Amino acid sequence: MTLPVPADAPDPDDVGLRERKKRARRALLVDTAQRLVADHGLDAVTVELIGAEAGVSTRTFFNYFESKDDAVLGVEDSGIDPAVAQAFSAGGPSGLLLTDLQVLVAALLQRFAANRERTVRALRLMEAEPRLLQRHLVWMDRHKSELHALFDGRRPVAPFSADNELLTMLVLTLVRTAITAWERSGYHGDVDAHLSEAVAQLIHVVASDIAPSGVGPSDATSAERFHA
Amino acid sequence: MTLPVPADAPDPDDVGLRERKKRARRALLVDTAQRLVADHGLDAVTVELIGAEAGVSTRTFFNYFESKDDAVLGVEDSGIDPAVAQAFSAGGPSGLLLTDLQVLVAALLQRFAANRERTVRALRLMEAEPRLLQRHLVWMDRHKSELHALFDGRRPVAPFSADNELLTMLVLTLVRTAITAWERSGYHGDVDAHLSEAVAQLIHVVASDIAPSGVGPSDATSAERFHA
DNA sequence: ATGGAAAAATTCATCGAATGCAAGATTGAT
DNA sequence: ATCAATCTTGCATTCGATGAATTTTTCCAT
Repeated sequence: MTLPVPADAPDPDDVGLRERKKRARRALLVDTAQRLVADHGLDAVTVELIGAEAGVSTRTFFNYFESKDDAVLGVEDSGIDPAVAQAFSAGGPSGLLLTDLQVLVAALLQRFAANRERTVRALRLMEAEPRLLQRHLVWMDRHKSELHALFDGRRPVAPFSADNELLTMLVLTLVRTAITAWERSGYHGDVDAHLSEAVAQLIHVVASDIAPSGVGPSDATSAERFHA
Repeated sequence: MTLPVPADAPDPDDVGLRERKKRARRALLVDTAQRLVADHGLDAVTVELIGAEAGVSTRTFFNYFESKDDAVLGVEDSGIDPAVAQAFSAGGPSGLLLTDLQVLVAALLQRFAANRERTVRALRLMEAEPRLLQRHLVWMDRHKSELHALFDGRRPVAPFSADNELLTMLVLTLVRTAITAWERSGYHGDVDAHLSEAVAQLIHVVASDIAPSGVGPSDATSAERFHA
């Protein structure tokens, strides 16, 4: 008996005509939506209009996106890079929780900004249309269980006391801070640069409370709070 | 010339019939909405139904709330306690940023859980209806400018380097972590107890990265990272 | 290539949230 | 009692979103 290929091989790089058309259409819809919204504002642009402009029925639009806002943001449901996820769950790569969280977030941002132009356009629209910002948080919510699984995987290997919820929010904090900083820089360079800055700021906020007056490393307050 | 009372005295405790009715109706709508949603689920309950059950027209419902979800959560647009806000802006009360943030969040939670029963019901519904969770984040968004103003006020008095965005997200992190922990405890005791725990966890996450091997307060790594 | 299975697009109907407007009712001050 | 301000309501409408049934397109085996 020859090894049968699993009935539904989920080949990610399926380059059948079907898949190609689907991707092209999706991209077209995102571009169309972004252009229209940039010109006329989020509320003035109806799904019907986007569809018409892209030569697609309204109903089909909703086969591609869960909502109008999703289309405008061009949400791609890319999970976390499996390699990075694996490393994190195994207690790596550095063994230091915050440091490894940073790596995780870097991987997230990597995928998030996969298509730089589209991402920048989406972020610009987010500045103008605060309602879209909220979708950004929803996006995090979708990955919540994925993140929780990672935290639960790592806990036995490299124990830590923080709740999943706190770590998830911390991830979100880093993502948003990095992105905001990137925005402010006029989208110069890479997002990652701003991520390090975000982590540094976080450390600084906490550290300045632990060791206040710049007293230095031997301040007892640190130990007190740390081991309290 | 006698001192004329300002035309529109914004008496917060206006006990005219009008104001009393308004509050009663609002409360009734929230209670009705929560009861119905608890029984039949968020999507099965229409605004029309809530209105009918409360003896109020659909149109009036939307005079009280911006959305169905707002009614279910019973959102009260209570800002931050002015006294606490003032203290924070002035660089207090402790002068330590994180500590003072905790005070700020405590004040927020205080108002958030002003009506304990209603709040608990809202949180229970949030557990069952993830969509409501997102409103929770929108709520934060509404207060964002308020928070940013506080940060900007404090900055010159007691300088710090963190971005407004990061601090805002940190506030949100503490709020959510505290509330989640409160939920897990079966809503025992006060929310504030869990807030301290949330802060402790945050410190621990960062501190364990700064001073890894549990070496203690005199570890040089702390200073290195801190002053880098 | 060709016929048939699978997938995707379209049409059509429908629901419900949300808003604007104008007319009617209630409350508050004089 | 009166008049203005405020609140409620009914009505019409727009638009986002979903479900079901039908037609079109792509794919694959022969």
